[in-house]
Amino acid sequence: MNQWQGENNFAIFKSSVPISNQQVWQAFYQLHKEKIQVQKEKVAIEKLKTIIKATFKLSNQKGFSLMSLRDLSQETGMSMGSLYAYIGSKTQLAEMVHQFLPHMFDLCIGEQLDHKESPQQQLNKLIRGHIFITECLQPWFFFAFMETKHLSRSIKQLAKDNEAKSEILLGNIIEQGEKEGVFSQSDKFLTSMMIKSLLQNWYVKRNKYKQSKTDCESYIRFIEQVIGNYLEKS
Amino acid sequence: MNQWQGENNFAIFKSSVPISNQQVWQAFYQLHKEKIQVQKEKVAIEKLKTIIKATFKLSNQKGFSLMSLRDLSQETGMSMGSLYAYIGSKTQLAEMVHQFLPHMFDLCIGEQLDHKESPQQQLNKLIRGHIFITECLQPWFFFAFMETKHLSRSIKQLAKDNEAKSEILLGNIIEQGEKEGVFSQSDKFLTSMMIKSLLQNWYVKRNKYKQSKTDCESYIRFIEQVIGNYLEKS
DNA sequence: GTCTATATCTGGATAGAC
DNA sequence: GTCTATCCAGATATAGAC
Repeated sequence: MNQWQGENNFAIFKSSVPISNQQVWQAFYQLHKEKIQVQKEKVAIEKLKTIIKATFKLSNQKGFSLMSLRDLSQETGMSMGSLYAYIGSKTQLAEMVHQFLPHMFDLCIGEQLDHKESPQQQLNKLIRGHIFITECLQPWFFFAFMETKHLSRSIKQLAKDNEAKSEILLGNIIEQGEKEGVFSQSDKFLTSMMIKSLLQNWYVKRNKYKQSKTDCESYIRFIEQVIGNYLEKS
Repeated sequence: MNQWQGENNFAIFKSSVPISNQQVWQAFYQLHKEKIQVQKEKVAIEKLKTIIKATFKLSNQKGFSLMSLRDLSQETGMSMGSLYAYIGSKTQLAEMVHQFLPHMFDLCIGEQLDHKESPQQQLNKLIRGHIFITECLQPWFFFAFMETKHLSRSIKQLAKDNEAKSEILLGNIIEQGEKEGVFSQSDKFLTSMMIKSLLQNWYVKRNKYKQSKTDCESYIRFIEQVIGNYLEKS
């Protein structure tokens, strides 16, 4: 039985993975500890929080490359010198965010999949996991999606690998379902692409969904219905 | 009967709207004529073509705001001075591309919809039109999608209006189908969003579709099948 | 740990010769 | 119509006082 099903799915998810506000920033700090000059953990976490939030806000307005560090300095209320005690360089600032996401992803979803479950359950679980985690970290994922051009080659590669991984995962589940006879024949590539695009849409067009008062549970049910209608044998 | 159906859909589309290479650049020149200092039409069109293509290439690599006009000068083989005889300013260069798209859209799709056709036909026609036009102008749409942050307020508004328009169009068709009893009850907002996201995916993830050798006809059929399964009463 | 002041460079933009 | 040379605002980044 899917541990996240029932009326309180999202609540259960949040309480079963380390994704509270505090845990997120703690994890972010831990991941980048050695690059940060400031030693006091409590101070560092607080300032990082300020910096990243301001970065999201400004990038959202004018894009990361048009955001100057003077802008950032003003928005955070910190001086240029202070900023550099945390971020190393502007490029590194972007990369820190990018690197954090696969890290959180592994932490919250990576290990939870169980190949003994039915393909439908696996698929639903994967979809739910994706939506839930991007719901919790929406500004992070949005930033990563929009600002991919600023990455070093190695980090770009990392991002590509991660994307490929999730496509293969999807493809495998669909294939398994087909073999077991619970899914009808379909184009696995196109189907995976569609699912991914629906998942991305949730955090890319977040504002629109908010405006229309669609919550993530409704969105998940919608996806499951569409995919179900398409994949499941009638 | 849908004029674009049959085995040669895409070919027929291309021959029935002004979207040949020459016609596109001609239209682009006409739209921006008065902003361009160079008087000789033939020269102007040729150079604009060079400039825009180079802009797409470089923006693709590093993003528009990280592309310097010196980069652009090198890539086009033109001097800075020359560039400015065509583009006015870097910002205007981006805006010229953005403004062109609704223009082409109206030219190629705007007037073709016919409310007397069945909802299914209208929907298919709209989907086909979208895919076909974005197939012909893929780098343009990709650029516009990725580089929205550089626009003046007025042009941003224009883009938003256009998006809203296409959502309303979709919503209306779905609603009509529901009233006529050919579509089952559905969430019109979520359904429109899904269709739009599938349409966007075609030009945003173009490389992936190319790699997997999916042509636009297969993609259209896939979309129609998914939407059909979901919307049409069984 | 944080600030101010500053070094250094790169970008957009233009003037004026050809 | 195109090029070269140049202006100058604004960017990243750092040094050193507090």
